Amino acid sequence: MRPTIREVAREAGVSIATVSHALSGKRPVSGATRKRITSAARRLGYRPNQLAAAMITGRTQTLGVLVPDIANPFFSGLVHAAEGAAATRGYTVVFSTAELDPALEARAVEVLQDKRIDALLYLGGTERENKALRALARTGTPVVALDEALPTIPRNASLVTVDNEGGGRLAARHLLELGHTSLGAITGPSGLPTSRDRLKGFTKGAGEHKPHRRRVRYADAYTIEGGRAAALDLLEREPDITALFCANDLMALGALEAARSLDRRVPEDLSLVGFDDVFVSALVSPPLTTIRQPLARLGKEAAELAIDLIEGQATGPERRVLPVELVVRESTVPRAARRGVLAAANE
Amino acid sequence: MRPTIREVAREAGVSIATVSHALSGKRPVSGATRKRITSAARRLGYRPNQLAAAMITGRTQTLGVLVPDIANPFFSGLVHAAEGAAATRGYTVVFSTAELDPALEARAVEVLQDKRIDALLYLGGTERENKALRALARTGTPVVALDEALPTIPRNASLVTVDNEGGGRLAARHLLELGHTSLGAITGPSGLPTSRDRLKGFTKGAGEHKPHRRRVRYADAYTIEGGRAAALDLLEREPDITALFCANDLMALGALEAARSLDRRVPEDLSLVGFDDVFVSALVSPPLTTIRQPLARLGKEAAELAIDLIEGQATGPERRVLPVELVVRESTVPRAARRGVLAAANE
DNA sequence: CTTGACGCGCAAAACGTTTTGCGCGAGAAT
DNA sequence: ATTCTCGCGCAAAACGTTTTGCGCGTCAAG
Repeated sequence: MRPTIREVAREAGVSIATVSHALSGKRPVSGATRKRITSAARRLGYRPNQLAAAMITGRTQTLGVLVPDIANPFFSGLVHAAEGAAATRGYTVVFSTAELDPALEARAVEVLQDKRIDALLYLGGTERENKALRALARTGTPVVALDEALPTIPRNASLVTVDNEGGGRLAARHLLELGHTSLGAITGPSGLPTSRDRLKGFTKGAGEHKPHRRRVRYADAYTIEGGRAAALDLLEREPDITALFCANDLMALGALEAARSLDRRVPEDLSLVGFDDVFVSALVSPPLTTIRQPLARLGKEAAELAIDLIEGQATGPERRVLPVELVVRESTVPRAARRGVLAAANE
Repeated sequence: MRPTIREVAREAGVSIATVSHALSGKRPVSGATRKRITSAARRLGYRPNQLAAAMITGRTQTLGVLVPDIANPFFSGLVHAAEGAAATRGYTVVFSTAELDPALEARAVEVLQDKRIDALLYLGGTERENKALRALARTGTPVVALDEALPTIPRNASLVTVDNEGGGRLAARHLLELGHTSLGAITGPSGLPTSRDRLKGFTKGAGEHKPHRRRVRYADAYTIEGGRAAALDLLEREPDITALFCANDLMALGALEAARSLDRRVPEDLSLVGFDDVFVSALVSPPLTTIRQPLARLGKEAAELAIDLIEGQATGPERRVLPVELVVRESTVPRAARRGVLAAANE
C-alpha cells in the first residue's frame, strides 16, 4: 500500500533508525544524509504510520470529546472552537454523543479510552456518576470538564467554565434597571450546578424583588421543549410576571413560543432574557437579550489546557472561570408604563 | 498501566493466542477454557488495545468526517446522525473542519489518513480539486460524499445527496400556487452543483414566470451574511419582487434580515422560501417555509454506506438521492391582493 | 603516537495485538 | 493394533514505528 519507513531507508541507503531521527529531529543527523532521506521520503510520498508511532510513544495525538448532543448549537459551538485549537497544535478530535444517558455515556468513555485518546474534554450534563470517567482519570489521562461543574467529575480533573452566578446577577440587574419588579425564573434541571448557580445569581441580583418560590421553575432539560413546558405552566399560574429569566437560550426560545401561544407579546407584555448567546438567539424575533458565554474562548481554552496537560506544560488540575457579559437585544424593554401607576408616580 | 493480553493469558493459564481466540470467537475454544479466560479478563478489567489490533488488521474502526464548519446547524445535524449510526455499528468518528479553505482541507484529509481512518465522509463545499482526497480514494479507502455532488469528488467515491432540482421545483410550484408571479432567487456560489440544481429546479418549476436573469443572485457563500448581501442588492434593484427563493435556510435568514432593514415585511410584502430545514428555521419569526432535507437520514445512510463499504457488504461506489419535501410555515402567503389589481380582476 | 571526545549511524528491542501453521492427544474407523 | 480425523491450544511471525546502547571513524589535544 503506502510506503513504510523501511522503504525510505532502503531508498536513502541508511537504516530505519536514521530515517526516524532525521525526520523527527530527535537526534542530530548530518546534513548530507538528512537531505538524502527527506528527498527519498518526499519522492515516495512517505507519511509515518501514526498507529505504529502511538504504540511506542503512548501518544495518539488525539483529543476525545464527549457531548450530550453535537447538534445542539451550544455544544457544536464549543466543539468547533476546541477542534480549531486542537488542530493548530497537531491534534485531532474524536467525539461521541451521550444524549444525557448515563449508560451510553459510560460506554462512550470506554470506547474513547480504548482508542487511547490522550485527553478527554468532558461536557457532561448528566448528574449521575460515571465510573468509566473516574477510571479514565485514574489512569492519568487528563480530563477537562467544560461548562458544567458537576460534583461527579473526578477530583483530579480540570474545569473550564464561566461565572454562572455573575451571569444570573447581570440578568437580574438589567431587568431591575428596566423597572421590572415582578420577576420569574426558569432554570435547568435541579441538581445541575449551572441551574443552581444561575438561579442563585439571579435571585441575589434581584434583591428585594427576587422571585417568590412560586415564580421559579426547574425545567426537565435545557431544551426548547423544557423551556416551553415550564413557561406555559409558570405564565399561566403567575400572570403578573412582567420579566422572565431563563437559564439558557434554548429554554428562552421555548418560553418565547409559550408566551406567544398564551397571547403575551414579547417584549411588550413580557421581557425575556436568556443565557449562553448561541448564534440562533440573534436570529429569532425579537432578538434575544442574553448573557453571553464566550463560547469560542471556552472551547479553545479547554483544548489548550488539555494539550498543556498532555505535554506537561501544565501540571496539576486547573480550574478556570471565564467572565460572561450582558448582551442587550430586543426581547427586554422597560416595564410597560401602566396607566395608573405612571400617573401616580408623576404626581 | 492497563493489563495486556499477556497478563490475562498468564492469569488464565493459557497462551495469548488462545485468549485472542476466546475473546474474538474467530476460532473455537473449549467451553471450560473460554470460561477461565473471560473471567480472568473481567477480573483484571482487560480491554484490548485497539491500536495494536489496528496494526494487524488494518482497521481502526474509525470514520473520518470532513466538514466546512461543525457549528453550522446543517453540518452539525448531519454529523450528529452519522455519529449515531456509526456508534451503533461499533465505529467512532473523528472529524476535522476545513472552513472552505482548500489548503486546510487538503491538510485535514492527510491528517485523517495518517490516523488510518477506515472511510471518509466528505462534506465538501469547495470547488477546488483536492489532491489529498484523490490520493486517499486511490488507496481504496471508501469515500462517501454528502450533500454536494462536486465534480472534484473522486470517481470511485460514493454519493449521498438529495433531489436538489426537485426541491427547487417544489419551491416554485408553491409560490405559483400562492399567486406569485414576480419571483426572485438567491442561490449559492456559482460552481457548486447544489447552487445550480436548486436554481434550475426553481426556474423550471416557475415555467413562464421564471425569474428574469436580473432577478437571480449568486451569493458568495451559503451563509447568513451571503444571503443578506445578495438580498439587499436584489431587493433594492428589483423592488417588484413579491416572492423570493433562497437556496438554503441560512441565506434565507439573511434575506429575512435584509428585507427587514429595507422595511419590507415578511410575509406580507415578501414571501420567502428556504432550503434545508435546519432546526433554526422553525424558530425564527416568521417560521420559515422551506424545502426539507432529511438530515438525519442523510447522515445515517452515509455512515451506514461507508461501513458497508468498509466491511465489504457493499461493493462498488453507490449514489443515492433522497427525496425532499415542502414544509409550509408562515413566511409564505398568497400574493397581497393589491387594490387595483384585485378590483380589476373582480370585475 | 596515544588518548579522549565526539559526531554519526546501525542493530535490536519494544509496543500489544491478530493470525496461521503445527503438534498433541483422544476417539473412531479399519 | 494401526491409522485417520479432529478438536484444542501453542509458538512465532507480523504490523511499522521509536528508542537506546554501542561501535566506528575522525579530529584535536597531550
